[in-house]
Amino acid sequence: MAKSSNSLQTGGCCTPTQAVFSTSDASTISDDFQIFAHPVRVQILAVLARHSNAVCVCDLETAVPVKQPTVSYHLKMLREAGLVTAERAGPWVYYRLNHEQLRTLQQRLQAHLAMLG
Amino acid sequence: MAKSSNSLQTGGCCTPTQAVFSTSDASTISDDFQIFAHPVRVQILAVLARHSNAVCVCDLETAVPVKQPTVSYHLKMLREAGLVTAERAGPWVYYRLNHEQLRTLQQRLQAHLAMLG
DNA sequence: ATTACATATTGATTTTTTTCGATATGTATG
DNA sequence: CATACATATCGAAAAAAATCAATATGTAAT
Repeated sequence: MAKSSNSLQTGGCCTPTQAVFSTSDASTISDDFQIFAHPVRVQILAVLARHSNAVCVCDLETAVPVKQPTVSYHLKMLREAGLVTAERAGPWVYYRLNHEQLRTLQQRLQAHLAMLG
Repeated sequence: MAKSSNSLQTGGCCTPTQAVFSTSDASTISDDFQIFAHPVRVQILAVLARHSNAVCVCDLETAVPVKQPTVSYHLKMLREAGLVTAERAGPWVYYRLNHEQLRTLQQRLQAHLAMLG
């Protein structure tokens, strides 16, 4: 009897397993998780979530352990992911969560996690 | 009137914002997401989830676009995260999802996502 | 015990991500 | 328009993560 992929066997190896996701699809999924995979981004998102309205960049800077250009770098990533929006008010730029996009992303992540069992 | 962190202001900047998470706590959270932040790990987990029982490493190798040592590297990460368990059967090693740990991790991730709004 | 095979580990390299000084851009004020 | 300040971008460097050839380890069969 040939090896089944559903149980430990004494027979032979291998029964080549087909990928569930293409590498491209898997990358799309991992990119979704990647957004949350850095402590500074986690901190920024948490501050934005706590303050129901917009938060000035200069205020965000005090909440994270990196310098201003690095804050800008992470804010850009979050913007490009659609998770936050920026609006200028005079010399300052205020960021806020994009709740709609956040919900969409949450649903994708939850769907993926649910798919795992 | 001093700038409030809840609205756009013409007054002054800044009202230093307090971090919601310490860097250490934020790192713990980002590490949880980091596990899913690579396409090969996404692919491996998906294969393990699809096959209700254990899957041989040699079968996993056919489902991902990297060489055997790299598969071992990612499997080690997943093992260290407690997401999978390995058991040897003769010359082969069979991996399976640790559903209990997966559920725990899912709950932590969902809690973080829910906290964002 | 020698051979063959499956997987893990090591060590070096490559790739990706993060960081920040320097500088550019935009805005307001005197 | 010169100055001051807030934020973004650039460019180089550092740090972290991923990759794989070579090799080690473990197993089974002859």
